[in-house]
Amino acid sequence: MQAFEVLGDPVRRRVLELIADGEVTSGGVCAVIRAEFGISQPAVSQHLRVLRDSGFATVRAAGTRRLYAVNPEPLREVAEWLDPFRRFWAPHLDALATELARSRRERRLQESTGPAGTPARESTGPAGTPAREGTGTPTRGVRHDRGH
Amino acid sequence: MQAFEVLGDPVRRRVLELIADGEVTSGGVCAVIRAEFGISQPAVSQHLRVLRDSGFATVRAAGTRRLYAVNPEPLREVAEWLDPFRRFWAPHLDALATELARSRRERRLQESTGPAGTPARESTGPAGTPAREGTGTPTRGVRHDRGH
DNA sequence: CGGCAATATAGAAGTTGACTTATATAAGTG
DNA sequence: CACTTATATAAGTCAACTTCTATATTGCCG
Repeated sequence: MQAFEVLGDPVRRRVLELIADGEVTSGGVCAVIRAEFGISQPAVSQHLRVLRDSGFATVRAAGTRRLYAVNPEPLREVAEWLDPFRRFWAPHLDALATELARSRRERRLQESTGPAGTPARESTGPAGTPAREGTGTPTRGVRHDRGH
Repeated sequence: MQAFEVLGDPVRRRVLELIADGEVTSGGVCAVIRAEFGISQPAVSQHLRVLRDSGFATVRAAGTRRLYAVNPEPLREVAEWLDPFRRFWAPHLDALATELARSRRERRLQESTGPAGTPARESTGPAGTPAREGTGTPTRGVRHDRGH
């Protein structure tokens, strides 16, 4: 299941919120979700499975308990897809963030190698085309990999 | 249809990318999507409808054409839900962003009202619980508003 | 070991959502 | 005005997702 689809479910989003501050047992998650959404334990377990399989969560066994934690990678990809649109609501901050990134990069470079000329940048600035790959366009040309 | 669900569909994400740089006609969008996903014109039209209805896109009539453009608001909400998780992959930048946000907010306050004590903030800082409302928990206690 | 507690899996059922084809609406064009 | 172009809507089909109940698995404990 694809990242955005995984987040399409409110229960799964809530689960991610619940495990965001650190490991939580399946039972812990289950208790809250059952209270808030009124669904059964197996239902919660399935959602946890989806989160596992899609890489949003990691599990660790502790006796008979399962400790779930967030795996940020897929969330990062989602956030990255969103990034080019940020200029719509935060045009200033976007420029500032770019500036921050630039200065940090330069600092890093100064620490390691000697200062060099601006190396082919990836045009981080605003007003750029938001077109992305990865989370974006799915296997162009191939059809019917979609929910039919 | 909820924001995250809307973005769950790859076609709709692609459409948003296509109209991100400015108005595009239905036909323009359609041509690209048909080429990339191999679906029919009505199918594309339906996706455009979903984007309209969910507030992700706006339309403007121009003769027989319909010009679509991005409406950033829902995207912003999605990005906001994601924000608390940013600390996972960008712990430094997050602190800086918070700082930037704070100073901008204070500047705004100074311009409008007189400077007042910190008004009940929503704990923007990192390490805070990512629990949110709005895009987050949906109508707690109410059940079976979910895809069954 | 027997039994309980914590989770996960299996199979069945209902609903939703994304297509498709056919058709309606409305604006240009000769 | 007839015709074509540009989009949207309607109705029907089909697969997938979510949930439930029932059951399996695995570790803990007396």
